Amino acid sequence: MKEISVLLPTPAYSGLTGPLSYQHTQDLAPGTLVRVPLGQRESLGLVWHALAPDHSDHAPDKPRVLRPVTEVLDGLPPLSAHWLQLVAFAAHYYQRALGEFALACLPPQLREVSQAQLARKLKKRGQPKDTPGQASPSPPTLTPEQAQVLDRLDQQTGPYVLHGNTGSGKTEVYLRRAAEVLARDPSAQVLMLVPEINLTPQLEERVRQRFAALGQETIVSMHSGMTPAQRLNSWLSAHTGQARLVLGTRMAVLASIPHLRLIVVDEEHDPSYKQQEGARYSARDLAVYRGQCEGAQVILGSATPSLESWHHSRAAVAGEPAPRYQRLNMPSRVGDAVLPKLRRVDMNLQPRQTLVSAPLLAAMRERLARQEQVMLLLNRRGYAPVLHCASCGWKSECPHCSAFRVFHKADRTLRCHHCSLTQAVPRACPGCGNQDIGSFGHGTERLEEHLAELLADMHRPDGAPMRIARIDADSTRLKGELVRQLAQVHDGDVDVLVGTQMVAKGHDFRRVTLVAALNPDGALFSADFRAPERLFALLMQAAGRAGRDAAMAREQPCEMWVQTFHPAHPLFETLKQHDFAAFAEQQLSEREQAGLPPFSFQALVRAEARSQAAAQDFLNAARSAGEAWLAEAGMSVTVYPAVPMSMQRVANVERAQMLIESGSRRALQHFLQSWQPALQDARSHHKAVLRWAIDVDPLAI
DNA sequence: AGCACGCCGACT
DNA sequence: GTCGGCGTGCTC
Repeated sequence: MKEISVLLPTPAYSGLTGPLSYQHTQDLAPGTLVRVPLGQRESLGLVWHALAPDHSDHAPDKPRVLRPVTEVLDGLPPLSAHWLQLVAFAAHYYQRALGEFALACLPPQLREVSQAQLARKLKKRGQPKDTPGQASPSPPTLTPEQAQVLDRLDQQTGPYVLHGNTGSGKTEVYLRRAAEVLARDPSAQVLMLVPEINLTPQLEERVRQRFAALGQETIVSMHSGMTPAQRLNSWLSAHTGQARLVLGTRMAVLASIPHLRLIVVDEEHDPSYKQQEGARYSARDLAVYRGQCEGAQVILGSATPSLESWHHSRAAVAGEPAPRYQRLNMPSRVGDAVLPKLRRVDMNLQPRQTLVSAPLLAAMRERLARQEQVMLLLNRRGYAPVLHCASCGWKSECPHCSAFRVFHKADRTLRCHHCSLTQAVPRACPGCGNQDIGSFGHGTERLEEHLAELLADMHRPDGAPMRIARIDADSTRLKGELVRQLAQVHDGDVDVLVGTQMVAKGHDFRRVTLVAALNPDGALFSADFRAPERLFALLMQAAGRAGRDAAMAREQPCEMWVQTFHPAHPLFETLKQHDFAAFAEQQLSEREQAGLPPFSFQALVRAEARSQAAAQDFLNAARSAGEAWLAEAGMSVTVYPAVPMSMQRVANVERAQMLIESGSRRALQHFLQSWQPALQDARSHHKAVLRWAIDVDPLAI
């Protein structure tokens, strides 16, 4: 009988942190999937070591009786050593129990499927059914920039930051590089990540076209929108090596891809790469780690790279270590397309409460008269963000959250965007009975309505009124709606597109020649130090939506409009020059002076409780324990006092958080690791706390 | 987490 | 007299 140590989905607070020991008739290779008894139930497990190390907490004089492994899923090749290393690193870095994290990376259906079912599934896929298909269409001619970049990619593994403006042909570079990697090694696999589930279909379409010759089963997608069965199938294809191209959202970075040779992270700056629940990992950062340990090339592509990536790819300075990433630039747009010109409207000179300023409206009408499309961005859903009674001062506060409920005119409801509480709009003020309740501010619904009035006198060539479409989380709630609405825009059935930031991401609108951000000022002076970075990326990306049609752009230069009370703000100055580098340098120097990331490293502990005091007490107790440990260890890590979160109350739960900061990533990691028991302990003494979680490298504070 | 055991209210 | 509420405790 051999002793086998097995990882199981046991969370940290269960007290079972490490792997558990079982016995089996023979050694099992690490990475083998097994089914083992755990208390009264049975669970899927993953063999960690063939020989478990001694458990020092158990006295050697009374030998423990190990329970036997129930079943070995030996139809499946074991997970590779590289994959185990990736998972171990991620669990450690993001402060999660190893077993919990590892098992969460496997497709959920694998837990239910029996050995026999699995064997059948694997046998079926052993024989590919369709003949390797049609010849792939010949790819477009490369621009000199693309050719040069591909040349560089061929010389070293990277990791690379590919800084390419929207329209510069980054995707073509990804496809070419993938083709080269796949051609060179008949078993090689490629992983391509996109930030959002909505972007996977268009990527998949493009990849399927280009790699048609490889056959249908060699391309798989992985994202949370797939059915459990589809997910299992994709995962098995990747794991067995049948899939040569794996496309997906952040979860795909943790898939088993044994012959991984290239990882592309498209729009690498996008915050969606950071998981916000459970294990809060950054798929971009894990991609870099994974590439390094598996010898796969990593390409981080963006028109507006994250300041972390940009910083790590700064040109080497004498006396400093070489940059961690290599930077590649593709400044020009493909064809003759030029970047849109930035126009600012000084809202100080406009009447108060103006939503669409006169100069912007005039420019829009001019475009529309030429049958061009216009896109307006307003980052607020609904009709008006708050209702208000002028006589008693009542406001539409949410009874369960520290937020106002938003007025949705379409269904005459007041909706809380945080807890989803939805109620009919009151006929009279709930405070004083006044019949006349007013609304404050503007949302996309109201903008849509307002535009219909502003453009009432204009007509399409066929005499019909101008068509205004709104795309936001409300209008696309139903499955397939987003695709349908985007198609309408593409087909020219829409003249003005109104939307939240979701329309700015990745979708090509070839006939859009004017894009406007109506009210972006909020991010200029935000408490969140990353707000300007996000705004710049959003505006740059939005501008990139315009003028993708080169012929059209030649005739009529495209424009990006910004309505602002701060037209001279440096952010807009650099945006006007399309000078991301200048913006990044300015932001980085501010961050360096303030000691903010990427010049320091942060983690956040968040707690939820019925009362704010309970949440803070727990955090502050953990803080005292942490500071005592730090004083002893002589380590320079700062633990700030607990504070309420900016959204202090959601669904009647009070939320507080505590920031941990250090100039050294190592020190921060070491501290968090050592602090875990104290946190568990503090939790057991503060029973009022509902939940707590650590977020390493948080994106929003 | 699951799933047990273990003691107190409204039902056939 | 039972069914069932979820409070503590354990799982190699």
